[in-house]
Amino acid sequence: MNIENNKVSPSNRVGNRANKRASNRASNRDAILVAARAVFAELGYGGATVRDIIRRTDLATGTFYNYFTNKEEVFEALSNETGEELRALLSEARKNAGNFEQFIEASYLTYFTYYAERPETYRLMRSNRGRDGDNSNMKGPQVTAGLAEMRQDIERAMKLRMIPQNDAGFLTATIGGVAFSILDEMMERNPIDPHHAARFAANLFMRGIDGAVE
Amino acid sequence: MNIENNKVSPSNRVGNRANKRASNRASNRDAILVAARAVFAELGYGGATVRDIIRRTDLATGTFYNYFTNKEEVFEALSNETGEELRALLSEARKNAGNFEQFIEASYLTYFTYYAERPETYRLMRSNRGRDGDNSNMKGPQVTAGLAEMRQDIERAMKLRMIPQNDAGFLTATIGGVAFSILDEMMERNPIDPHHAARFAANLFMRGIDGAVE
Amino acid sequence: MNIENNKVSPSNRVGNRANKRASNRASNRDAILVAARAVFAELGYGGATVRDIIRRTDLATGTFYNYFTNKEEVFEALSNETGEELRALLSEARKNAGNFEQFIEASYLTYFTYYAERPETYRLMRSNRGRDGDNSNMKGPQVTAGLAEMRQDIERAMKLRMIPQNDAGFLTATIGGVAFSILDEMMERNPIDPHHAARFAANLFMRGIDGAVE
Amino acid sequence: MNIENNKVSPSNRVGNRANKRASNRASNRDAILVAARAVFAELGYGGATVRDIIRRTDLATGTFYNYFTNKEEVFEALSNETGEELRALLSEARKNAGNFEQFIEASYLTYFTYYAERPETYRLMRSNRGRDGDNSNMKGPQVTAGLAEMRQDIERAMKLRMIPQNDAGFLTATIGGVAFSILDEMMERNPIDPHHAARFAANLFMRGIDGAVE
DNA sequence: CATGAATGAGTATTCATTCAT
DNA sequence: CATGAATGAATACTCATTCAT
Repeated sequence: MNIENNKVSPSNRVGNRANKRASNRASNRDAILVAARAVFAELGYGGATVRDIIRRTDLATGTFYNYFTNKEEVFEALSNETGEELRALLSEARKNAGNFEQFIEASYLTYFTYYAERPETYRLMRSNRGRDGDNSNMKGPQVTAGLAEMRQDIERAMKLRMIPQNDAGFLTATIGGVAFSILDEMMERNPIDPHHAARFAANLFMRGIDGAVE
Repeated sequence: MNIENNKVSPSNRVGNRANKRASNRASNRDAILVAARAVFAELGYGGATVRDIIRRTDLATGTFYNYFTNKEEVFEALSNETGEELRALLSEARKNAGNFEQFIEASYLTYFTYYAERPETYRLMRSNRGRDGDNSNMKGPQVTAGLAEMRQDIERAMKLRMIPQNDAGFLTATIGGVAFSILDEMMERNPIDPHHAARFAANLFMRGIDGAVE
Repeated sequence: MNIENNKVSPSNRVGNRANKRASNRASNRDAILVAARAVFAELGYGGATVRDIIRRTDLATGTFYNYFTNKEEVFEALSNETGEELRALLSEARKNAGNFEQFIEASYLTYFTYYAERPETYRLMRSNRGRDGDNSNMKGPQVTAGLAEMRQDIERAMKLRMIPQNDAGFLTATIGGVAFSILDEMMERNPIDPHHAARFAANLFMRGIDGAVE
Repeated sequence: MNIENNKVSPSNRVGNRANKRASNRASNRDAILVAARAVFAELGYGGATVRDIIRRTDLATGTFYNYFTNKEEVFEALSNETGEELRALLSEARKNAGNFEQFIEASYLTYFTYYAERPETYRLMRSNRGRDGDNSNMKGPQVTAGLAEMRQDIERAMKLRMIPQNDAGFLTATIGGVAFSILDEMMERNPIDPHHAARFAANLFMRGIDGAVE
């Protein structure tokens, strides 16, 4: 028998299948999501197949289609999950911010901490960029939404004269770009230090390289 | 005639083949590259297939394999082409820079202008990020190389006290992140204005949001 | 309708599909084996393709891969089937042999009769010899195993002084070689006469050309 | 550049090509035969491709077709070469045989010695058996011809009462079968001893296991 | 005659998706 | 709802063969 071909003969599985079925019955959807997150993180969105996902599950092929219509849809669900968690955390962080700079630093810190604690989700998110055919927006809906909120915050801050008048679109883009690139750099370091990263990002954003003193 | 057995006898083809052979001989590789660029831009790297590429060509399937061994290799060739052009332009731009700020602005301007003038190449480059399995480095070799050079420039500038001592890794990442995000934002605007984008990016990088005045 | 785009909508197929599924479910593997035997017999192992096999079936391409992973594997299954049948028959025949000569003749007779009754299997077996890359052992595992058993029998007979001391390796090889060559000659005759062939082979082996009297 | 893809760029070859061309001009056919023998021995007939053959040569693809029309034809040429050499040696050996038994032993000795001295040719010959589609005669034309001659010799011997009347077809087949199987066994031994093999084969053929005393 | 780029039919294999049970 | 065998379009890649040079 082949090592790679880790099919389990049907009869072997019957025993634990019964249990699994009972316990999962309400949560097959979750089982699929968990498997999918791992698979996307490992293989990337493009490289992953629906078969890879269900293989990591005790479920049958067809069952997948009772919950999702295709790979895209699972990915979306996963993204939304992340997006909602992140959005909630971010809006929580904002509440406690006294001024714009604190608001920015808190946002970065929340964002960096979130992924520092969830490396698999980090890899999942990375596997998003450049999805087949979805070239128009490489960021995924939840990122787009998050940045839209950010833009409103920035425009409000400008209106309230908390920060100088400026190109809000570019500023928003910059926040996102800095967040992505610093995140990538941070995740490759050891130890991973979200506080350092957040301070750097916020300082740089607020004062440029002069402010980003170590 | 039988549909399944639709072999075409060699002699049937001679007429138009003669021309094709003569005219393409030296430029089939180019024809493939041109087609590949368009296909990648349209479908993304992951979504594109070798068949898609040759279909956009009047070459036969096998001809593709006379020039490249797979999709990856065409992509690499395309990337290298872009990377080399860009590197040449950037090093040219640097020569004329009087100080660090001018160096940064010139770099951004060169980069933004390059893609502003080559929208298809821009879309091609975007389709790079997140290549299957190549999760470890989403940026492609030429971007990595470009950033490595940039990092050396930054470290040199820090050593010469042209800029404050700082976290060179984060600074380099930031330059890249800002470049990507501003580029994306710029390309969606109409008209596309590389000068504005470069000034914004350079100002922000040098002085933070205070400096990034419109 | 377009020839290239001849997708059949699923619903079109339901009618005859239902039957096929029900009737074949347990026997698709068999259907493939039957087809494979015929194809190998006709085209030889090297000349046969997986497509040839499934084409002889009313199954879909992919179905083949639900049962076997490639051509090699079907062939092995077929060979083992033959090998096991033959081994069983041979060991049965041996039991009834009173002395070494009877043992040899019974073996030959069993062997010749087996193929005389299964001409297609005979052609299948012939298509084995000289499999690509498997140059080291042209005989296939089951033949090798059969000859190994035979060798033990010979060595035992020599130890018991039932036959003269001799080069057991050469003797075993000879039994195989005589079996093959006489089988080939026998199968080309009409009528096919396994008894005559077995008597000839056994006599020759026991007494040389003097013994092999007609 | 790829290690596996050991194409040599055209310009690199120009130098030695000129020489090669001059020296080979009359013997390209031979160069192909030499390469083909090695390739068939290594990959087996089925596994070898025309490309494999010419790749082992300094010649261009198309040149192959100036000398042979396909793989089959080279193989045939190679076989005939061997067949003719062998036939010549055998008829030489026969001349010196005083009686039938000496004739048989001399034949075996010649045959075994021939392959003992040409292991590559031996492997080539083995790669013959079971050629695609050529199931009807697994032995190749030269073997068939050799055996036909042998059959005439046997029939003549029977007519002259040098040996008992018998089934000439079976006897001839037996000679071939014993030759093949003893050859295979002999080639796996170390040292390879054609004299021992020939004596064994001849004795066995003449007197059966009683005669085949060590 | 030699060359080697071009050809395109052919092969193995994968995988999303359906559907009878 | 769950199952998983069946499906067949689609893909990457090979290779014998042709033919303009």
